[in-house]
Amino acid sequence: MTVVTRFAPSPTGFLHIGGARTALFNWLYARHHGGVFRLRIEDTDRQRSTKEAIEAIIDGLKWLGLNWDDETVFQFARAPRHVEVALEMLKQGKAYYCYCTPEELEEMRTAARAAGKPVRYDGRWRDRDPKDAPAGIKPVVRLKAPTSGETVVHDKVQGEVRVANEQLDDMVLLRSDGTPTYMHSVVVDDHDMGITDVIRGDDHLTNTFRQLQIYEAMGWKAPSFAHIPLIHGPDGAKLSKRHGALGVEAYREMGYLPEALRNYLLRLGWGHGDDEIISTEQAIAWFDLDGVGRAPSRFDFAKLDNLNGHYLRETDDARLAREVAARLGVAGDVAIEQRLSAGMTGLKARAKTLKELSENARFYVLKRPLSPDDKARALLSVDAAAVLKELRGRLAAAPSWLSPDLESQARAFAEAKSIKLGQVAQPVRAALTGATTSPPIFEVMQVLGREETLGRIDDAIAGAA
RNA sequence: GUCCCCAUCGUCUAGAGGCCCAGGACAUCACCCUUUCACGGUGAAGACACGGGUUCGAAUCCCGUUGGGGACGCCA
Repeated sequence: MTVVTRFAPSPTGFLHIGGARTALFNWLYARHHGGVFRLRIEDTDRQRSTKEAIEAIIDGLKWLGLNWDDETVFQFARAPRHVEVALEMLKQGKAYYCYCTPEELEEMRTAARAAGKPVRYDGRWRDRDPKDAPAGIKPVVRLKAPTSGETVVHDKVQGEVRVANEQLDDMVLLRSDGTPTYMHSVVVDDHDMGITDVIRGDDHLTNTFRQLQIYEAMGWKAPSFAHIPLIHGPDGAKLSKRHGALGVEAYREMGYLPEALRNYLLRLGWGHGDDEIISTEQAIAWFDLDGVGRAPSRFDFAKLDNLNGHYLRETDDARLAREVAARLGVAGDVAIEQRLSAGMTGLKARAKTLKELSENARFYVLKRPLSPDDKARALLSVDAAAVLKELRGRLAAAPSWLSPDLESQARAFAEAKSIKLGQVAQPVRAALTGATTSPPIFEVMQVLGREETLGRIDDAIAGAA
């Protein structure tokens, strides 16, 4: 049987990092088994669902490279089918009308909690004659769930988990306004969409027992389940939207590469021996649910940074130059993009994110004259200016403008003057970049070209005090 | 309160009874490389939550304790 997985976010916010990982695992599992990965937008909460959120989720998935198959299913549009199934259950005696008021239910809960009993609906309308229905109250439809025995989930990550049916109550299938509840819609949709494997956050584990009872009542074959642990924040507290969890677009803005985020998310809660850098091809070949751990893991930016740095260094210079140009507001400037691309070798070893890379690259984009920062200014003393002036003459006459040749020139110059190379290189760095740290300075000279280099040195000499 | 799940270095993990006085990666520290800062290289420090069992032998199995997490809605 072909594997069919799905990612089913509710569009009430952005695609947060936990959701992204759930989507990744579903995608990987489907691709690994040559199956189908589907997307279902659970937009049944009309109050909180927004068009912006739907777009953010779709953009996020696309950015991460998690392509889905078949058409996207919108849950709200399927409400009539959900109602139809609930009515069928009613007809078969698998469900019943309940006329309890919210106040009654609240009393029940308070009493149960006080008595140390499980908090659940007591089933008071379960076998009552509908003729007893109080006038003017619209009923909900509840599942007639088994009252004895136990329900068992054979979970691919959590193992066999069982719960006594007394712990579960008769859940609401249809609200008093006739709309289906989430719990019910999910089951009908997963069944109708032919989902074979439900992979989701383990906050849904206990929901699974109830959902299983719906499958049971309808005589449907249940999919297999895999509940993956949630991601926690660095402090161990849960990483939820309420606690500042970020959407993937925030990671994008911070300058993380999708391939780095994918690799990071994969390794969070999943392992394949000692492998750390895992390409998408390898991930598809290796991914399996039994490699998924059962304990929640903490999100660690330091490791993400490290991974991102690695992928940054592997990324094509031209692509990086375009990203940087866009971030520095000079997108489309061909000359500048070429300069950035040429400077990428030295630049990309020094950055963890595109944001950092862009900041470090800014000096390549700046127009003369530069405004050196305080530390650079301190380097540009009158003495240093004298050194620069002499060096400038030598450079102006240099037969080659290639980095190794420029370095030879500078070394010969330093030697002739009996000073250390650093005493030459640092003022040049300050002059060319306006900072005290930068890529190798002779590489910078080559990338900047003779004219720009000499111009910046002249500016520095003129500005020295 | 009731039920369910979890527990190896600071973090992510390897480990499915002897290969483990526990391996890798990130982070940290030191050294090397070096014109700066990085990258890279070498090395150091760093964990089986606790207590009982079972066994010739336990990080691995069982029980309990403690500590985390999740669920208990006419939200999803």
